[in-house]
Amino acid sequence: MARRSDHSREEIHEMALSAAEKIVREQGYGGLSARKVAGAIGYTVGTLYLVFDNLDDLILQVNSRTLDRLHAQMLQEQSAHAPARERLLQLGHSYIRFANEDPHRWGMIFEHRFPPEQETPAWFRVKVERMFALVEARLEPLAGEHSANEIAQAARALWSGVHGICILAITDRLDIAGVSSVQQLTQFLMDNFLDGFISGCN
Amino acid sequence: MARRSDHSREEIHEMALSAAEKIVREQGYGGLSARKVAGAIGYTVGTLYLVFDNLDDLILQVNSRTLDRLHAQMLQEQSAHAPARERLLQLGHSYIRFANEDPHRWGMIFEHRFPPEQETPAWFRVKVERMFALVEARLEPLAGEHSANEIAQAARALWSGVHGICILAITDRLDIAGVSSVQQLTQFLMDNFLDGFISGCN
DNA sequence: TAAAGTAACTGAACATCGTTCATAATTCAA
DNA sequence: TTGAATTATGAACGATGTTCAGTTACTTTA
Repeated sequence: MARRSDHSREEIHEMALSAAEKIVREQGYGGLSARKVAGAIGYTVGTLYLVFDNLDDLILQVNSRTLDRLHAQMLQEQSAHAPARERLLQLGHSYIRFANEDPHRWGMIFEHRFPPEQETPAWFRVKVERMFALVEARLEPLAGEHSANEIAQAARALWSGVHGICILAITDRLDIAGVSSVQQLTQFLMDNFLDGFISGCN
Repeated sequence: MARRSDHSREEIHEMALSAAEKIVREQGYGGLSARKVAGAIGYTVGTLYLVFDNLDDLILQVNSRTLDRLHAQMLQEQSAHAPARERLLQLGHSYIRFANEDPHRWGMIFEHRFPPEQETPAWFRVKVERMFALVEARLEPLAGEHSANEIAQAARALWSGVHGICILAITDRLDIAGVSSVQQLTQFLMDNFLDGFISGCN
């Protein structure tokens, strides 16, 4: 048996999350199991339940970290002095690149369902909002006469679109292959949408 | 024991699919199990495996029928003599209404993953293509100078966008409630995209 | 009518899953 | 040194998908 001072609670917690991330990256959501995680960190199942409420809890925390990494990468890959429209496109490309580099971990954010009628945790909503905010911020300087409400709508519509392309492409529902095609399609969507939204040539 | 002439293979096949659809509608993808389906039609698990290769096979066939119903509904709800742009919007609204009326059955199309590295069945691709074709057909009269390839791209970009809104809304990732809000957001996306795509005010 | 043959169906068995909890092992305090 | 507190274990439970030897029901043959 591992000695009780080998690892603190916090260390086990961290080790389990890392191990889970590795398993998901390599084997996907379906390949994740409590016993696998426990085995990977040299403990048994029981120990996992001292540190997490249950598997859902563990998955939720993995997803939380994935959302954090995604947000960080989207921020980091922004070129600070580029025009807003270009930065908007960069956000889309970052998103797609992230999803493509680790499709299983990205996918688990959307594959995992919260237990029946236990509503989405507040912090999860916050992290999603945070992403929309990123889009809104780039949209604002382009929006001209549009109201704040319209900008919020535009961010959600546009970003759902990017997400839609991404998820259909990755789960092989679109008939396109390769990151560049996906990014091309995304650019196509964004270009036309922004042309319509900005100039309002109506 | 059920007598061997009680039901033909085909009847059992049909009964199982119907029972599975009911279970999925009421309890979602996660609530589906071989024993539940078998129990619901008055047979045991073993019998199910005389009629289906495995659960994946059964799920795939349920999804196939869902795609058929979706396609039929989208076709049926088109008003034949409306302008192309309006019919395009109708397609979007049909899609959202369908997803909203039976979210679990619609959702299973996208939740279910094909077993590792067994690629998407050809007939599945066909049924997805069939849907894009519907969009392309409405897009064509609006497309002006755009090439066939650009129309195909537009259909995929636009429809991925509609799907993205739909899936994020239904899985509670957008902060909007109710069908009408979702349809409003979809209209917003389509309007701006089409403004950009059609007039090409560039 | 009796026996043999065939098709239909069963359900116990296997490995794996999430989850629990009495028990054992280890450390700490007195 | 001893007793209390902490920490980890792993067997157990009820699910899951899947298989397949065995039983039952029906059909054909003699």
